[in-house]
Amino acid sequence: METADLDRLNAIVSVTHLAPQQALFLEGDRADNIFNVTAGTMRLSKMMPDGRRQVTGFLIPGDFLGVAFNAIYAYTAEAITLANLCRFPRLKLEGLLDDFPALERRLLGIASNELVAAQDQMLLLGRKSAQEKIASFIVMLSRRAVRHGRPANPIDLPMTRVDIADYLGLTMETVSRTFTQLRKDGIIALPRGQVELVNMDRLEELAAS
Amino acid sequence: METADLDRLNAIVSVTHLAPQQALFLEGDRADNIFNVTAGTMRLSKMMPDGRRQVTGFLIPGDFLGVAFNAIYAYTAEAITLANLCRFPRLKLEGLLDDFPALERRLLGIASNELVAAQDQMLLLGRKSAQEKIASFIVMLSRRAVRHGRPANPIDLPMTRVDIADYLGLTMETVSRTFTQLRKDGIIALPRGQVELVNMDRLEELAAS
DNA sequence: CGAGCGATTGAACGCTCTCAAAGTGAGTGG
DNA sequence: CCACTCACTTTGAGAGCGTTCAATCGCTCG
Repeated sequence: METADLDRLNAIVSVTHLAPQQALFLEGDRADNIFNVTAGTMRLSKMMPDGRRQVTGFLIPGDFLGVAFNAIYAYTAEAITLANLCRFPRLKLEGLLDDFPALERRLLGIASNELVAAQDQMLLLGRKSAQEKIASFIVMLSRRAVRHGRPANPIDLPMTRVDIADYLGLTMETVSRTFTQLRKDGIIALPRGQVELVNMDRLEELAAS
Repeated sequence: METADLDRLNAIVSVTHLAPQQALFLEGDRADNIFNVTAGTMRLSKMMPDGRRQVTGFLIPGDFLGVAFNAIYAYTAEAITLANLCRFPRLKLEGLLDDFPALERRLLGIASNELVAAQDQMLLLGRKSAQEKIASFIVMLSRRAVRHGRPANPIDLPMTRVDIADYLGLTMETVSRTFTQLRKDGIIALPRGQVELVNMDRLEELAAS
């Protein structure tokens, strides 16, 4: 991206800080902004009327939220840890898009990658066993850490067992039992707030795709 | 869209015909084209090494495939019925995008809508019961038919029970049993190759979101 | 009429859930 | 420094929903 573009982006951006568990926006809110995570971990989720919840993603620094060009947000976004975000007002951003097509191409690329991830998640939710889900989850976190320029191992787990369960379509108890089993099998270790990938090969076998 | 744009689109488009069960492209193929369904029903799916399959979507006339701007297709696309498609070579299309930003905006809108649908599907796969899944599926088909300018009722079901099972994260047997139960409860009727929504209100209650 | 494929139905099993209790660690106040 | 609280996690036991395995049905086509 060129300097001129960056300057105009900087002109419209503002910064947001969130405390743990604080909501950035709710499912159904008017989608007036696009955000970029600069620090912390965010949780995206959808809720059913009776309280059942599906977590659709966890975001780490570098990830975008609200890229979808719809009138309202399709999910709730909340901070898991302390978090910082850059806010881009949609109205002003759309003005920029007309002048800098590269920006729009970039957004399409982001949406495109999210779609691929969403399809992988459908396969996980629809067809994988609890053990395969947990193994896939750990491998995915490790690969993403590498993509974001962090070490592949160990991995931070700032989210609770309930969050993981709601992401993988399981219960908290099943998540806990499966972590314990993998630990007893010597495949992972579980220092507080982290996972250590002791046997990466075996973990990828268990992820089964 | 203006006439000039349409003319240039027409210049690069070609038409493809598919027989039932014929593949348009496979997961992992180089993503050289974007398609638009003009007739028939398509099935998008991902496969695990051991043969487990997740159907990620069913497409009807008016829907696009391959919009994602990645090097390779993330899923397999096959015809369920006889199908016709318009093919847009990506290389030539990208040339057009530079001249007609509206086209790119349109693609972003399509990807955006697909993302919303994908998140709904995650909620369904991760958190809904078999009955809720089937009810949601029927309601979704009916709403989509209306959006595409067709009657809301009855709905064609060109896909097999196995296809539906692989879409909803169930087995063929559970799909069959659940359809039968809804029929016995007087909520739907099942003429050959169709569903008739006898009690739409009750169906939407069962869909539970 | 017979073959074959998809759909339905039945019976038993098992993975995950539900309900319940106990364990662990961080933070707080005496 | 220690007891207490509270939230999160782990572990156990039993139940249930959906799966698995198997048989039958029904329609289409040769």
